[in-house]
Parts: sequence; structure tokens; C-alpha cells
Amino acid sequence: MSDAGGMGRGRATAEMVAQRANVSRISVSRAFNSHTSLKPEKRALILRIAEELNYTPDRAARALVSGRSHLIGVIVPDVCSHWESQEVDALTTALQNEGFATLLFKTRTDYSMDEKLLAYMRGFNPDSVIAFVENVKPTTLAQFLDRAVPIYVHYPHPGEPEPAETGPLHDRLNVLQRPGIEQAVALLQGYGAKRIAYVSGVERSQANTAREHMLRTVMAERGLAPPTIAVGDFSYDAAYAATIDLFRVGDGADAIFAANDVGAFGVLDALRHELGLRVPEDVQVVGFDDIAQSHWKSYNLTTVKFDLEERVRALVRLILRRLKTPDAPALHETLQTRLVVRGTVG
Amino acid sequence: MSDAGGMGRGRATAEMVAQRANVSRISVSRAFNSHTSLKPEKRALILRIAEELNYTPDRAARALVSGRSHLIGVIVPDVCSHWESQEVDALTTALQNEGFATLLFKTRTDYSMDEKLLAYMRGFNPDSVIAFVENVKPTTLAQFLDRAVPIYVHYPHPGEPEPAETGPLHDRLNVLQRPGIEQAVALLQGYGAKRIAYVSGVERSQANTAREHMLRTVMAERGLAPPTIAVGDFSYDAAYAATIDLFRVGDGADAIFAANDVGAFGVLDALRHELGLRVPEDVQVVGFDDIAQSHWKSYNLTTVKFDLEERVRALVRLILRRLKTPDAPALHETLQTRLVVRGTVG
DNA sequence: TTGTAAGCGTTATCAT
DNA sequence: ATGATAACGCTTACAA
Repeated sequence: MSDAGGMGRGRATAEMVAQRANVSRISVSRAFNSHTSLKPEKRALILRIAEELNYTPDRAARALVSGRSHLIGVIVPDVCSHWESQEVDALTTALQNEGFATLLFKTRTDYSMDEKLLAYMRGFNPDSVIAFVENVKPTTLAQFLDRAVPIYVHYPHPGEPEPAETGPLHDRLNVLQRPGIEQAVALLQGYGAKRIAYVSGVERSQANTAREHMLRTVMAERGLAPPTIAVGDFSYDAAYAATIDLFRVGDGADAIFAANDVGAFGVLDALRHELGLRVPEDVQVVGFDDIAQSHWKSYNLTTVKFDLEERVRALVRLILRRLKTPDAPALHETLQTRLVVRGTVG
Repeated sequence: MSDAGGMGRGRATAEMVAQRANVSRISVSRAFNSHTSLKPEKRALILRIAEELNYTPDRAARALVSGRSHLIGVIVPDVCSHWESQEVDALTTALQNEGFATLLFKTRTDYSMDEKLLAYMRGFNPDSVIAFVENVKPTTLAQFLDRAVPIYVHYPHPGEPEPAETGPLHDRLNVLQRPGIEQAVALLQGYGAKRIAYVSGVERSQANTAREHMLRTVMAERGLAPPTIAVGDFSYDAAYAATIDLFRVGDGADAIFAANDVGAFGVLDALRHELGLRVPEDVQVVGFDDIAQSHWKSYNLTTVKFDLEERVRALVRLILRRLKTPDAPALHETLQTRLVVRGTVG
């Protein structure tokens, strides 16, 4: 009761600031919403007092009335790969600069999507949702998102139809894998590789099938026999085991594509430390992603780069455009890939 | 207007569910708060209809009245190390199981804390805040948090006083580094190491100084000369460069402690790929953390393990206890460390 | 430019 | 066990 001035423990409210500044609480609200009109000196006064009182508008209350939570839901698999960690990282920084906060959710590693999780997440009313998880039908997602329009990653492939634009509205990030894969295959061919193997990611994941499919296409175009498939799951350990199988049980290979960089590390370690083979002299290796540690000397991996920064910028553009024009038709962004040549090919 | 039943685009409210179930909206609220009393069959009916209508209580509205946002703020440095990524990962999973969501914030890499960020974060009204960032005085943090009681990581050291319990209330996670470091030093000594170097982390960070300090103490107790210090910043690249300096400009060492595992990888790669030294024959290496990739064959690192899962469980316990008893005096949890022996010592 | 009134979707309090 | 009422802190009409 001795706290009418607004100091002390507990949160200052707009009312307290208004009282101290001798203005109505509405003016306080306006002072914090730069687009509204308020006499500049009055705004300055209010902001100064707000800072003194350590006042920040309550986003929950604001969300209730404005319908904007400034929360962006991000769903990632249970055990985050390096790529995903780095993407969440960059995304959070970018969103924060735009006044949004990242709300992180984990789902099962098997790349399926849990309806319970969606319902749970919806309670927080995110303005937008990015799922780094696959096998979620737009219809399922749409059922659980009210305002939010989902963003899907798509890997266009010649001969495949564009995904139907008729389903629920969703925005799309198109990743063009062809350039990077073509460059990689050409380089391997240039160094004499004939028998190329592919150490896969999680088999039914879209990223994996798209990579395998494009690899197959490009190899066929260039007159190479189809790749041998060794089954992995994007993890180091699975790729390690798959590589050993490939050489001990199977027929080996001149070159190995791994579905991601972490898998490529497993391949490299299996080749060198378990099979006693030299890279790139005996076997050449190419990864996907170009994560931060791919340049580390022990691996120094040649890899198909998905530019993380560019990708995050594209995602943020999609989110902001959608929030600005909630009823716009499907939005698109397109990303290129390219080969980064290091020491595992040559 | 044709939407009175609650179907279609847009969010279902408690009111709509109540209407369909022929109950008051209060009963709907009660159905979702398991501790309140409601006739079981009525609750079942309401929950069924809620599911049909795809209704979930709005957390923002709930937060407004209950004072609980069910949001846990997590502040991490701009560029996340592997350890931090893995910790955020595990923490999110654990919190999600308890009905909380992780709200992620990034701050500058220099381990300082931005007041702007704190003010920004406070707007979201997190129930609790965990900062993986150092050099934040409890007073600074307390100024920006109303309900939330901060959690600090502390590295107790003999001869140093406990941090004052008189400042603003904060809970504490005590990490006992001695056991792991003692085991490591003993092992190195057992294999004949005399001259031990320490490749540091960010110099003014608490984790770094605590590690260096404890290492120095243990080495002195065991009759070893003080460690040579090579300055790093917890990153691969800095450790790589520091190691080269240590041998090219400085006097080298029999064994190297790195302030964290990622730094140890840089040390290993510099030794092997740049300096042409063998590990562990010529130089032995020990890291800190035991991150997931420390067991990868190329590194196979002997390291002082901070059990991530245990640490996260301790953090979650602190959070939950604090939320249950907001006025309890300072809470504590204690964690042990231990040496994980792999291939870089021997 | 400023103030007044209404309401966002929930839960706490007090009834019954 | 259930319902009516008020309140949470803010913003968006609308009015002055």
C-alpha cells in the first residue's frame, strides 16, 4: 500500500507511469506505439518516467487485444542436429531484431508430428510457426493454427509437379539442390570416381529423399551408374556403421555422398580409423549443409552448401511479409546451393 | 456470423465450447484446470467438445489473470557453443514435459548482458529466467525481473567465501569441478606429464577463471609447476591458434587442458595437422564438458564431464520449486564432475 | 492531440 | 458442483 508510486518489488503498470507523468494511461500506451500521434515532448517525458519505473508494456495483455503475440513458434526434432541448432540460433537473432521472440518446441526424433504438441503450442498463440520437422501435412498443421500460416521447405525437382496450391494456405521456401549436386558430381567425375555411394539420412524424410533423388538424376544425366544406397539417419553413429557395412559386407565405393555433414564426419572416421582407407586418395567424400565444423582440420569437408544466413533471411522475410499482409496468397522464396571445395575430394 | 458454432477459421473460445456443451464458460475453464472440482462426466463432455472444436485455452489471457505465463526465458550468447546448444535442447524437452515453453533470447558474444535485452525480455513476462551468460550482477538482473528469481551457476572453490546471500534473492547451481580436475591431473601425472598448459576460454568469464583457478590449485597440491596459460575464447579457431603459438613461440607442453571440448578439438587439430605432433604420445590433451561429438573417432577426447542431463534436471527442479514456493529462501542444487577417459591421454 | 468507454479470453472470488 | 461478477493490463474504436 506504500507502493503507490510504483517502486519496489512487483511490476510497474501503465497506470503508475501515467500517474507520475500526469497523463492518462492511454497516453502511456501511445508513447510505446510509435505510429500513434502524441506530442513529442509528452512522449519523451513518458518514456523517461517509464524507464525510471522500469516499466515495459505487458505483451500478454497486448496480445490479448491486438491479436499479435510477437511469438514465433519453432518446432525442432528432439535431438537437434548441428544444422538445426545453427539455424535456430541465427533465426532467433534475426527475429529478435524485428521484435519477435522464439518459442522453442521439441518433438519426437522420428520426424513425425505430434498433435498433442500442436495443441499445446497453439495455446501460446504464436504469430507464425516454423517446423523443422517433416511429414506434417499442411491440413494437419492448418487445423491447429488459427492466424498463423505455415512455412514449408520444398525441394523442386524437374518432372515432379509443384505441390498443389489448392490445400490450406502455406508459404514456401524453395531450395534448389541441383547446382550444388551437379558441381559435386562433376568434380568427383573429374577425379575419376565411377562407383558413387549415398549414405542416407532418415529414410522417409523429405530432405533425404530429395537429395537422393536429385543425386540419382544428375548421375544418370552424366552417364554414371545409380548410386549404391547405405542407410543412415543423419547421425554420426549411423553413418559410421553404414560405411563399415558398405565396405565389409558390400562392394565399397570410389566416392561417398553423405546426406548431411555430420553423417559425412561419421563416414570419414569410419574410412580412416576403422577401415584404414585414405581420403581422398582411396575414397572421396562429399557432405551436405556446410555447418560450422566442416572446416575443422580433422574433417576439412568438401560439401554442398546451404547458405544458413541467406536461408534465415529468407525465412524472416516470409514471416514479416505474411504478418504484414495476412491474407496475401502463397508467398515464395528461393535459395541456391553451391559446392564448397575442401580436402575430401581430389 | 454463420460461425456461431465455432467451426471454421479463427480460434474457438471457451464461450463457444460452453455453448455447445450447455454449460457456463466457467465450467470450461474448470475442465482444463484439473485441480478444480467438476463432475467427471461433465468434464469429459467438455473436453470432448473442446477437442472437436479444436479449442485450447489462450495462454495470454490465462497469464493475464493468473500471473503465470508458463514461459521460461533462456538467454544464450549470440553464437552458441555446442555445449550451450545441447543444454538448451535438453532443457526445452524437460520444460515442455512440465508444461512450460522455452523463450529463447540471444545476446552479444562478449558475455556481457544488455539492459535493452532484459527490458525486452521482461515484456514477455517469463515465469523464470536462465542466463547462460555471465557478468550479470544479481542486482542488474533483479531490477528487470519482477516475479522471476534468477538462477546462477557457481563454482565453489576452497578458500573463497560463498557469494553473499544478502543481495537480491537468487537460486544457485553449484558445480563441483574438483573431482574431475583432480582425476585428470592425477592421470596425466601417472603418464609422466610435467609441464601442463591451459588453453583458456573467454578470459573474464566465470567458467574460465573457475577452471583455471581449480586447475592451478590441484596442480600445486600435487607438486606440479603452475600451468602455462595460452589465451583462447572457447572457440575452435582461437584454441587452434593458441596451440600453435604455444609451441612455435612458447616452450610447448607435455599436456594441455582446454577450457572446453570445442577448444580441445582445436588443440588436437593444431597439434596433429599443423605441428606434426602425436596425441597422446607427444602431447596429451584433456577437455571440459563431454559434448556429444567428443566421442567421435577423429577426436576421441578424454574430458572432464559435466553431466548435461543431470544438470538440466537440477535446473528444472530449481525452476519448479521456485514457482511452487515463490517466497522460499535461496535454493541450491549441487553437481559433480568426473573424468571420462578416452584416447587423448595415455 | 488527447481522453472515455469497451472489450480481448481467461480465472479468482464469492455466491448459490 | 456450478454460476455470476469482477478483474488482469492493455489497445482500439470513438468522441472531444
